[in-house]
Amino acid sequence: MPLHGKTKQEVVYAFRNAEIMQAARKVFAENGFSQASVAAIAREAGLAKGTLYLYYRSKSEIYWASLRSGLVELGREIRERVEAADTLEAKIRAFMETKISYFERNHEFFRLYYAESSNVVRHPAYSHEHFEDLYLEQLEVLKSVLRDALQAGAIRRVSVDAAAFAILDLTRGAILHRLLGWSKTSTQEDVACLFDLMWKGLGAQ
Amino acid sequence: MPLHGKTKQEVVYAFRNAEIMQAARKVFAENGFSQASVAAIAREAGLAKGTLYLYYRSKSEIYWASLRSGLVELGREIRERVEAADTLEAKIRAFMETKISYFERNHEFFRLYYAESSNVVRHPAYSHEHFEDLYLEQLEVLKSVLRDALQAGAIRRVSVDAAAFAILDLTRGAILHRLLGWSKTSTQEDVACLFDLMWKGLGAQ
Amino acid sequence: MPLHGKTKQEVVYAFRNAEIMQAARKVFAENGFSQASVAAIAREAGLAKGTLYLYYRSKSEIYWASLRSGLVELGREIRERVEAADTLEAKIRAFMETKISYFERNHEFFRLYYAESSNVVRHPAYSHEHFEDLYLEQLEVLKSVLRDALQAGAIRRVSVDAAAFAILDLTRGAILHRLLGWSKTSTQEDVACLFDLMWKGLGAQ
Amino acid sequence: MPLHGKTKQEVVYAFRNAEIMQAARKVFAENGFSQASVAAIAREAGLAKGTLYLYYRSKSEIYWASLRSGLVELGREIRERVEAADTLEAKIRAFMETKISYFERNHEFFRLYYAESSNVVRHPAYSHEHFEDLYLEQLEVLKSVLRDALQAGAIRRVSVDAAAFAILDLTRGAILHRLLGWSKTSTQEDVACLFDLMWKGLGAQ
DNA sequence: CATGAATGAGGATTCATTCAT
DNA sequence: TATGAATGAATCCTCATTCAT
Repeated sequence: MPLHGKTKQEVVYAFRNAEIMQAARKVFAENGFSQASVAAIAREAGLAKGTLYLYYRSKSEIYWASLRSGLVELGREIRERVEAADTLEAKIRAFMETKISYFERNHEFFRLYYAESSNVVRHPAYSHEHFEDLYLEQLEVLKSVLRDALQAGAIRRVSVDAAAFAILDLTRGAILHRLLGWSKTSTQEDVACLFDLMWKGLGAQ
Repeated sequence: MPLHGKTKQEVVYAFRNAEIMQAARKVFAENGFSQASVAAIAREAGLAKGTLYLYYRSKSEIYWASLRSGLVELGREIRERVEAADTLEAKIRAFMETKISYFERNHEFFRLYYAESSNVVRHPAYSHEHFEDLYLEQLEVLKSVLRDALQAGAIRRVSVDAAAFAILDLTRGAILHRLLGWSKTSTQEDVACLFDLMWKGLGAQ
Repeated sequence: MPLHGKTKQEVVYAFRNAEIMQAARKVFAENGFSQASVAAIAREAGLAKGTLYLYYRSKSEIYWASLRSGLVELGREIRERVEAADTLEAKIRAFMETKISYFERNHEFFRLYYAESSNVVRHPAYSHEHFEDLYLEQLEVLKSVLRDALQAGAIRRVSVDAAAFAILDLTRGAILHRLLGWSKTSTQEDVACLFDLMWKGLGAQ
Repeated sequence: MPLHGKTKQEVVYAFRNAEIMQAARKVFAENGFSQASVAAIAREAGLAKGTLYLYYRSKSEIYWASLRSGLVELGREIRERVEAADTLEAKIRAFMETKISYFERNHEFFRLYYAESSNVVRHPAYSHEHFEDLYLEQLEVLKSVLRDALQAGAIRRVSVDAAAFAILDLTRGAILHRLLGWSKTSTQEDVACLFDLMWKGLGAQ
């Protein structure tokens, strides 16, 4: 008897799927795509190898799904938080904070995400086909805010593209340094410091 | 018959080794560590598989050596150019320019370097053991310049660590965007733009 | 409520079983035993995989049953038609005609039958255990006719066994050539030609 | 130092290859293509699994090569023996004798050959692509003899195709019956009996 | 009875590494 | 020293069979 529009089977399916995604994220994060074995993912998920193939057609498909599922969630958080912020300054700060915070809460996903970003360099076309849409969405949110800031005269005349990339790079760097334990200050302080650098760099008055 | 303090054997050895390094860099850059095969490296170097094992004990060793050899060269260039610059501003600009320029001239090495940077996240200890020294050396050059700038009052009071990392991150981003063809401006313009952002961000007077 | 001595359950069971046999024949014919999958048979039969195991204990059992069911039907046709023929000549002709005609009407079963005949070579004991009785029955019909012909002096003194095997081999060959499209003449002509060859070879007066 | 135009390496290679072919023939004959495992072939050949892949690219390739190598040898024997025979009668007899004799000496190859012949029914195009040439060559030898016999008036007016197929079918049947132990007479007697049947059937005067 | 999700043994293929020549 | 044939461990994926629902 369906509850909340979902049959029991669908609930079980969704649950198993979530387990697989979590296991995949862990194993891929620790070993990278090539070194990760399907057997390890199955073990981590507490399932038999064959079962994984009922949910995904191949190791690759598991990989991309585990990446996308995290990106989708991250994208949603960013959109919500940026929209909720009221000033331009707050929006940019929200973008950085949300991203850093999300990765703080999902270390394994960050490793996965970060590793894949290096594959982008290797096979731009191939890699991008799988989540260019999600990546561009994040980028667009940021560029939209920057364009508004530019029009409002809140920042000096800089290339919106360059500024957006700079923010992404600095954010990623901050997350990485925290993950590696190179940063001894709090997340708040890190964000504050970086934002300050950016904001001054952008020549806000 | 020793020549310049080197026997003929040593010269041949060094030459072969350079060939292997070049081949390894190419193959690893194109395929990543796991997907790269020793056979492909041997083919690229024009040697037999077995011969590689006379020079290196394992695939891993070839990998680390190929990374180090590039890093050593890059480190030397940076040191020379930064030392040659006379003002603080010129030194920081030289750092960024040299790094970007080196990677422009060695695309394949950048891919290798960039991919490995993601492994650092995976196995910090393991990965770092192989080139922490080289990485720290670069970082130290930068921090040293920044410390001088700070003392001279050329920049406002910011964390030297944070500033150094920010410069590294922005530089890496610039190289990446160029490599992916996302940047349509010239290298000079990119450097100028980024340096401007940093310099203003650092509150230089 | 029994009808014609059969309960409704028995009728359903028999119907399902016939569906399975038909599906099995098709799938095994197209793919051979090893390449055929239980899933494909189930799909073809419009049943769930598990259901097949309520009717048969294993893939092998389905296979042998599908072979036997065809052989039984073929055997019955041969017996009837041979008995109905009145002269010795007509009986031998009827044997060849019936067999060729049956396989013309059941291409898939022929493939199955033909493929299995090669397994006989591989595992004579194993394979034969499953339908030696049916095979020998056909052979006996033929040998019986030939023995009568021999006694009546209608054919010259040849080994009955050899003659029977020869007829079987030629018949099978004819079917095969037709199936492969190597024969452009009509079934009737093929039978006539072969029978003629045999009949003359047997030295009928 | 090359001997007989072959280097030592080439001799070793040819020897290893022959071992693989022999092992493959045995394993494929006993198990059929699907049930045969590469591991079993390697074990039988006294080699490691990986070594097989230095000689052949896949299990399929090993299979077709093992079939072809036997067919080539058989074809050569047939051609030589048929050419050596001086009368039409002797030529047809030589064809049958050679084929039966070859398979008597190579039971395993016959199983392989016979099993594959059933695949021809399944995938005519695919299967034939691999040895249609060799098969047609044998057929052509036979048809050529029959055409000569027809022109010389040694046999009555029958379809050369039909007669050739009949001879092939009878020959194959004879081999099969001997292999299965159904024939208690000597090879010579079998050939004599079959030839007699054919010769009379063909209306030779 | 019927289902189909779950299982896990089995098999083809790859490739880093060794070692006899 | 240089070679490359040989090795065999490792891994992805398939599929016959079971069993809880």
